[in-house]
Amino acid sequence: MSEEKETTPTNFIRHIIDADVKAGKNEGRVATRFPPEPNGYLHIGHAKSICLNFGIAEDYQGTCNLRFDDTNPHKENTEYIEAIKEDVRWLGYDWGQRLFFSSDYFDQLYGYAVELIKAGKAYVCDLDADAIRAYRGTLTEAGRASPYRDRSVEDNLDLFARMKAGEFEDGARVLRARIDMAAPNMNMRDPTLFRIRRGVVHHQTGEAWCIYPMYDFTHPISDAIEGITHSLCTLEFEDHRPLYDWVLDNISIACHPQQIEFSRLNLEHTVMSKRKLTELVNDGRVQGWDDPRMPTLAGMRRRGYTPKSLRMFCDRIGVTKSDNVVEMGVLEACVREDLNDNAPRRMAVLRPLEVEIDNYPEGEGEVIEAANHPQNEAMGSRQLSFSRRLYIDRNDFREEASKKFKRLVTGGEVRLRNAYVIRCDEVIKDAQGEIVKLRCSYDPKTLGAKPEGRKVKGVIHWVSQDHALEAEVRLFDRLLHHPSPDTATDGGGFKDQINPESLSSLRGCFLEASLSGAQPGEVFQFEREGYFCVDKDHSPAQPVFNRTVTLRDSWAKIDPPRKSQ
RNA sequence: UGGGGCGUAGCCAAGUGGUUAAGGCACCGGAUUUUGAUUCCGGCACUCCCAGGUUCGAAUCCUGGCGCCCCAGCCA
Repeated sequence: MSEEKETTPTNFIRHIIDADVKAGKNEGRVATRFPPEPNGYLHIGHAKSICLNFGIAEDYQGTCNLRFDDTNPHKENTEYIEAIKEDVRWLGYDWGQRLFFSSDYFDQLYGYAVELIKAGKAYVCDLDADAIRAYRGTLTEAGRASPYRDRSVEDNLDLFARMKAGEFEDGARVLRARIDMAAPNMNMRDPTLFRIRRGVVHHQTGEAWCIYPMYDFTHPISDAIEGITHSLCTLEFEDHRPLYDWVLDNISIACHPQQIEFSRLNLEHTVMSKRKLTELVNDGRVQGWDDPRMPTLAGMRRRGYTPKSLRMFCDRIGVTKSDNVVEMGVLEACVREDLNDNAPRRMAVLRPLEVEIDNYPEGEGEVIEAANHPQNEAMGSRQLSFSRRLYIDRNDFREEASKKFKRLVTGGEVRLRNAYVIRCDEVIKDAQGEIVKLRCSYDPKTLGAKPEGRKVKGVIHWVSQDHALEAEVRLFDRLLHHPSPDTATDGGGFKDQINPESLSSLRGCFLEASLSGAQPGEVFQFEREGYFCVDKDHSPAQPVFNRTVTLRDSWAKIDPPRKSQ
């Protein structure tokens, strides 16, 4: 019952902020922002950024804005906006009144572009996309000046106004910064600032605009307008920082946030790019953004991951600038830790094997009180029905086995969890030799008491046949075979790595009756099996549970599961 | 010598010239256990990419290598 909340470990960004606060920079104020583009669902990598930005705001008595970076109406929509808001809230963060859109600043962005033009620092370029690319040069050769680079301020002002007025077709012209075509940093070779997108309806601004600003122009200005002090982003934007600074240094805005870059999260056996996740969804390789195998927050929520476990994970992985691939084990340890404390215990038999207790009176039964948590009495108890006919798990019986196998064997005894010790007297098989039923006997003196004169090592779970609820239980495995599918050397892309057995659905599972009122989202520990949550497909008539994660299983190391699932 | 970044255990990660080189995950023992769970206790880097150098003293400073990542969208 770990009540102590984990304190967020420090990192290089916090060191920088500490120094800034101490030096009185920004009057000691700290303001961050989380700036998703609404073109997909949030994933665990975004959670890292959310926890960083909102976490810093909390710890420094600062603020963190939620800002939708919505400058590309082509790819964005309101479904994503709503999903992102829900995910941030679910993770446990509150942006209060500080919800913004880059599109809120379109007028100002246009105005700053005009400033740049007037200062001779931006120009309208008539080159098409291919030509711009050709003029840009390569990584090792300088670019050449566009023929339109030296247009007069008047012409540029006129043309830019007409771009805005919708006089030109998509792609006909762009507004470019006038910086340095020979810069070793490609981002400084006269980057595009505005492009024409006519006839698209923007989810926020409708048809008000037919020119849209680019990220490199929008982001620094949006940050500055909001008074952000520390603009945290991932490493691939490091090369953009000179441009971020250039924009703010060349317009009439006083605020100049500091951009600091950290490395993105990579998780073993999954992919973290929105493009690839979108592909999985669109190709039907998964059942949607909230498929429990997806590393999306929606998927993980459906799978049974808790907000606390994700926050704990983000604390544990740290924030640095080094490339990293985090093992799934870290994530799993986080959910187990949270759920071990907080998930009520239940019994469920996933691969049922019939047991009949011959010396238990036919037609009778009893009710047994069982604790909801072995270490936490405050979690109360529930009632279990015991009777002559039970189910146990097929994996908990072997006709013969070595001493290491502590479960039920022919002629051997085992403890039924919360109930009696039983002995297996006879194994009944069908014509194919398949075990269909076990005839057992029980020791009536072993309810809540140790058996006399012998030791019974094993404990297995069970449910009463007459009282059980039939259910579907879904088990999940890694989505992709390779630990880092992006760097898999063999063959093509990450899709070659897809694990066709990542989802297995077990039907005809039996649950203890107390689970009948379970609601979607509720999480339980099915003893000896793992943590399971009620799926959104669930109904009382057709229960569906998802396995969030198994329990740690040291037996599996001794006796590795043989494709048995 | 195109530019930018990174290199501490199997994985993540502290460390900022003097510490026995934190911590977590994983792993390996062992104790307790009506969950092979939990909990507890113990182990797990004579060495920090490599090679030189500076220094009484280097993971930390200097020099030279090596390896990996990012950048040539009118995406973000």
